[in-house]
Amino acid sequence: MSRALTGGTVSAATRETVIEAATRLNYQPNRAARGLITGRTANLGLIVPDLRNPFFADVAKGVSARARTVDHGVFVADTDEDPVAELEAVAALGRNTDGLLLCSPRSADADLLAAADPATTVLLHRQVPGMSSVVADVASGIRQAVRHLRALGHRRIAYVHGPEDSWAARRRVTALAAFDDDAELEILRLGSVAPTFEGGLLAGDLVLAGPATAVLAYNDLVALGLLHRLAARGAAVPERISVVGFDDVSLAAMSHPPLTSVSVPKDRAGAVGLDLLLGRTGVAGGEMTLPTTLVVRASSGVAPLSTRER
Amino acid sequence: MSRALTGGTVSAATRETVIEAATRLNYQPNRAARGLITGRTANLGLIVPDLRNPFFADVAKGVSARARTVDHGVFVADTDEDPVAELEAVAALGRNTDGLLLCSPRSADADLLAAADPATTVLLHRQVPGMSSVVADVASGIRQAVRHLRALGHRRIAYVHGPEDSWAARRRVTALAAFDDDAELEILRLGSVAPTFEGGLLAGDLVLAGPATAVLAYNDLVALGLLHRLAARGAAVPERISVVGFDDVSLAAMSHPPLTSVSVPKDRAGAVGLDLLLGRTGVAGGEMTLPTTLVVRASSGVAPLSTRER
DNA sequence: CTGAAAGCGCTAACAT
DNA sequence: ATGTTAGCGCTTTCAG
Repeated sequence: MSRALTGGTVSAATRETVIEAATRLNYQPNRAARGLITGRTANLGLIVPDLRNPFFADVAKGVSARARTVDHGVFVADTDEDPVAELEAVAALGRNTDGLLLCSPRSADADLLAAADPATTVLLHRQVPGMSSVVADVASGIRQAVRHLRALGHRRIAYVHGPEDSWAARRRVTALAAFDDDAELEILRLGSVAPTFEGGLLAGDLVLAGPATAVLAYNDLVALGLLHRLAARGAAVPERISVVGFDDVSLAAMSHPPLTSVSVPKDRAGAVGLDLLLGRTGVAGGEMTLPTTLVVRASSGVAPLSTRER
Repeated sequence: MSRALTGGTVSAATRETVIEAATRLNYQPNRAARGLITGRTANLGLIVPDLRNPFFADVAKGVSARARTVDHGVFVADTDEDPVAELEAVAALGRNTDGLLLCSPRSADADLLAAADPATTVLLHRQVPGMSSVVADVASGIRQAVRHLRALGHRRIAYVHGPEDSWAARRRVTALAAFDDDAELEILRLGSVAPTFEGGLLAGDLVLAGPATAVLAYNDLVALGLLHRLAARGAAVPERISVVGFDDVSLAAMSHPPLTSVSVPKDRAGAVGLDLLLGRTGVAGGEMTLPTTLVVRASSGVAPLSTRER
């Protein structure tokens, strides 16, 4: 009898008897059958471009941990950075879950709106008008990073841009524009590179070709590539040039030198997104912004004396 | 009518009509309902100790990619290195899937045997008698690493041991024993450390306290910690001391210097495990071993002259 | 070859 | 408060 276990109106005695029998027989209701009638599966879908990217691994970990506490299963789909696979995954998972957590840096707003049901989808680290989302306060992070560098005496700061089609990358650029009218500062926007270690390698030479004494990288992977290339070219970090990353993935603390980086709450974003999806939060269908913090490590230091204004 | 779509006996004309209507209405069968009657869900479970660990992220990626090609869903559970959570996950996922892919470095053989149904479970990077498994050829990897170092003139090689209770760690030690009667070589087995960057930091000092000119680390994370600590202590790598990692995670190529490491096919293990689970391979219910390869990078070099026998 | 009916395991609504 | 029935969406069996 389902009532005793589900919490219907039964006498205490009956419930006890039933529960006793259930535990003895190790009975567990079949979720599929239950879902068929209740319409809810107690399963969620998480779609990420690349699990190998520590950023998304962290997000997945946050989602998985929170899901366990609310007794939900999580389907994970890795789309391998392929927008087509992404839309397919949305369609496939959307049908068999109660909701979707979607990390989609690249797809167009319209595609997302067309493929995903806004009522049962929460975007992670991405905003699209009309859809729920959880993002980090990128603008604040950028501000903290730039102010940190300015305080260290840097006057020319290079920014290594991420993929043109990435929402996060555009976000960074917008935030950077706040410093356009800062007469003390010159932000040198370098070309866009892949958001990877290899992209950072490439960017290293770009940085050294210019007058910048500090670089702000699109993300930590790029920053790591920068560190690598700068070392190979004999440019001391941070003596000759300071490097600041973004995301604060676990690698940041392991690099040489350890990387100053803007910390974004990756796993928390996953957990909060899940809560939003399950409606356990006040911010109904809304956009949620999580704070960012600059973590100062050894890759940023005072600007070389010669470049500082007297 | 289900027959037309599932492949029953229908006339070509009927099938065409049905399919046309189905596509027009964007009809997709409800998997839960289908599973209720067929007994198969087309869903798999993957259980890992920590998604943040790049090793398991790679495995998950391999599983996810292969699952997509065979049109199966994947439940992912991150147990946060907690054996209790692991057994719970096995119980929870086992019930609602067609099979389980299980990465369980720590749990005891008996616990695994008791919790998981051997008929529907494949162990990844772990062997337990009586259960199907996919592992890497650790012994070969260890041999390649040691021979590489010996060829470079190293005579005293330290080994940084992983967690005592880890199957993989025990595996490494067993493989290392093959060199016990090599008169030319002395393997110095250092104490066991956590399989993390921090563990490697700790091990760095242990290594420097001994006479070894080369270190073989339990895994790449430990090797990275070693690199970090050795640099901090002023020991040049590889001039003063060579470092070799294990697993060849993507970080290995990004370290400074890039890490020589034993490459194990992580994503392939996931894919092969999935095939084994679905019975699409000849090795029925068996144990499968995948090859390992040493990838030589800059962290290993010839032994310091003074230590070499003439 | 096609239509109809049974039933997978469960919960909801309706009786008692 | 408890027993009973219908039916979630599908596949399978059994008739026709």
